Amino acid sequence: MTEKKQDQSLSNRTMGDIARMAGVSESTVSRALAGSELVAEKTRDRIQEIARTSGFSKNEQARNFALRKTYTIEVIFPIERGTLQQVSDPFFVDMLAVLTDELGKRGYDLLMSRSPPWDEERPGCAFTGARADGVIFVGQGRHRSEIRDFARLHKKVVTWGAALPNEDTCVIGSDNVGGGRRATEHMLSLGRQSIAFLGDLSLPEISQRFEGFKSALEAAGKTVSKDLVINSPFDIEEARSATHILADIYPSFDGIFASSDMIAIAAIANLRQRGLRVPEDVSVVGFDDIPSGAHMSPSITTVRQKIRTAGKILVDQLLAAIDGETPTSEILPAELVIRQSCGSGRIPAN
Amino acid sequence: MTEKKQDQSLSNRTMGDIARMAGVSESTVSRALAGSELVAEKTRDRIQEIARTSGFSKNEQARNFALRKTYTIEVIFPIERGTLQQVSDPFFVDMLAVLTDELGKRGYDLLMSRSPPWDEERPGCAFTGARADGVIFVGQGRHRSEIRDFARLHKKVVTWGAALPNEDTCVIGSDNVGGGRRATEHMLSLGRQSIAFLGDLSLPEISQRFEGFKSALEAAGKTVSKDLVINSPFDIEEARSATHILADIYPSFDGIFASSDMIAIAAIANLRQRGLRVPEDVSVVGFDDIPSGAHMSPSITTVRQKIRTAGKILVDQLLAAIDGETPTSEILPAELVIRQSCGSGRIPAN
DNA sequence: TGCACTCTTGCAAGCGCTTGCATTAATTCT
DNA sequence: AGAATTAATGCAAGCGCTTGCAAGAGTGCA
Repeated sequence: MTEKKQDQSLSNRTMGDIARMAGVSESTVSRALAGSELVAEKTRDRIQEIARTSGFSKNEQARNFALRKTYTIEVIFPIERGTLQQVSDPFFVDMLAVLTDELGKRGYDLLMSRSPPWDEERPGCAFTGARADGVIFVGQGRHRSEIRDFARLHKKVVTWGAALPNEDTCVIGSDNVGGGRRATEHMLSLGRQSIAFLGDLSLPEISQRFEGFKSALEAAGKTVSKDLVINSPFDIEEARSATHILADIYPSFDGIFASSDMIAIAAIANLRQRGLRVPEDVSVVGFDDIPSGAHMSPSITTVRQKIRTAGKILVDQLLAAIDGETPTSEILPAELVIRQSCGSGRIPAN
Repeated sequence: MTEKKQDQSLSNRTMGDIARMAGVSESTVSRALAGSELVAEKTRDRIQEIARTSGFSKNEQARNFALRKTYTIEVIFPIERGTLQQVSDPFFVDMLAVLTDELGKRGYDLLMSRSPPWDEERPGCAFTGARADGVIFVGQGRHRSEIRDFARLHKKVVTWGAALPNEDTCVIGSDNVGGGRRATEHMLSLGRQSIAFLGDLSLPEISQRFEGFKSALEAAGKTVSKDLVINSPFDIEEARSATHILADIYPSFDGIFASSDMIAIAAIANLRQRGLRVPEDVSVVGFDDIPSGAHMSPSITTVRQKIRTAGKILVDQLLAAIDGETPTSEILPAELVIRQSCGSGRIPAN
């Protein structure tokens, strides 16, 4: 009883069937359903009516195949091998949501694939397999060069991440350097003396934020202390243990620039656990502006990434590339959003 | 200069090309590349070698078309019309991530579409259009009956949500009733006298949680007070304004059962804003167990949904359905995770 | 009435791959 | 050595749709 059945029971009528019902040829049906002016209005209406009442739905797989299009875009999160679970950072999710919306508006679907094209162990990149018309990389991870090679080779690729000056490939990203600088400057302006940095410097976006961090310190006549640069992954659990060390070395610092809001949350949790107060004892500034950041206590001061704008641009540029144009990179402003975790306006006790 | 180019410049070789290079027929190439025993090992190796070195990649669109398969599953979040932004609740995201993983393991891709099949205004359900082999609904939203109709009609559909007794369609979900009951019982056991409920009762999952809430109260000889049942959407911003009313009526309650962690976060933010303490003045219990819940202050007591298990089962059942078997519904245990926001073990002051 | 048109419609090829069946080549058996 | 197998390959149809081109049917005009 376990043999596979081919019971595509219903509504797998083809255009041929409709043609037969309408007493016309298949091509006429095709044109009628496409609303072509070529077929007489009367016939067109009749055919459409028949199609509707008989519950016909066009086989888009076949259609797309004939047109050599797919109307789907592959979205890849170039995270490390393993589960996608790791991207549960709300930032990525929001980006995904925005992309789905923007692509949808333009008639495209979004295909999440599980592996980047250079992943040897797993088969099938939907894009090279012609199952997608283009690809969007969300973040560069540790694969900046692979992405660049891939993009150079295949065109029809845009990536969200850190744009470098001599980039010949389309990358859209926030002004990470500026954001990092402003975040740091803000804490300095509040009188914070020594500020720690939390983040994974092997990721280009993060290293840009560090860049800004560093330049702000230097502009203030300070230097970056090795001890205060802590490597921390995006994942909140791991971030929490990674930043554990921080609380140990208090009071060698009185401010933290966390390279993502999730990391900021982890850091705050850590400090709290050790009895330190945020922002009284330590200022914390995050990055991203995730939705819940405003509702925590303390609410998180952060650098906002204009993610909806970003999604729109990514999609626009990619579709332009698909149309044969050359997409252009862009850097989006990253604005400082001041809330409670930095202790704004309050002079720290010590 | 803006005419579209067809510059699929490279690597769009077809099997015919490879066949020519190898001096064999197209069918032999097809079989060789599929690793068929039908073709001599020697030829097979030679063909594979040629394919590899010439950078050939099989056109999966064509392949799938020929096979009448797509190896992609459509995932639909039946949220209200508008942007997908609304699903930025980490719970949905985590579900999405798990589904991507699980589908990936089994060789399927995940297609996010923006509109449910019954959305008139927007064309194209990938599934009915034969661009997907099956569909997973994540949550039922306000569309339980549409989903059921759709599933009955098309088979090859599974949904995450609230299973009702006489369900003839495959739905996998948490034990919402039990979870709601345990959450409430716990607060009662801590001595809380009057507990509010926050959530959108028009959603089946939530109404089940309310069911549990109610039964716990009744078992304790209490009744549900209308004033303490507040309608709140999932979105954190909206939830915050929706729950605003609560703080006003304190101290008519001393506990809150929030039907999702995001709502719990919003509620806590609200109470705090009015100078109320959690858990000292008010106990709060959430639902979902989102990753950041453990790292907030207070950390959130919640009902954990076994989302990874859920994803696995959803995929298993759907693929079974695709194989012609009959998928079976299942209810997953929902476990209470006690943290700080309920004030566990502490007797409330008043 | 006949010719040149314009409208509608149909024919058939083609998209790149898979696969049942026929064909040929190699092998084994009597 | 010839017949009967078996192994390796090729032929051609087909998946459901689109579309260039040809053909048929009206229409207007001389």
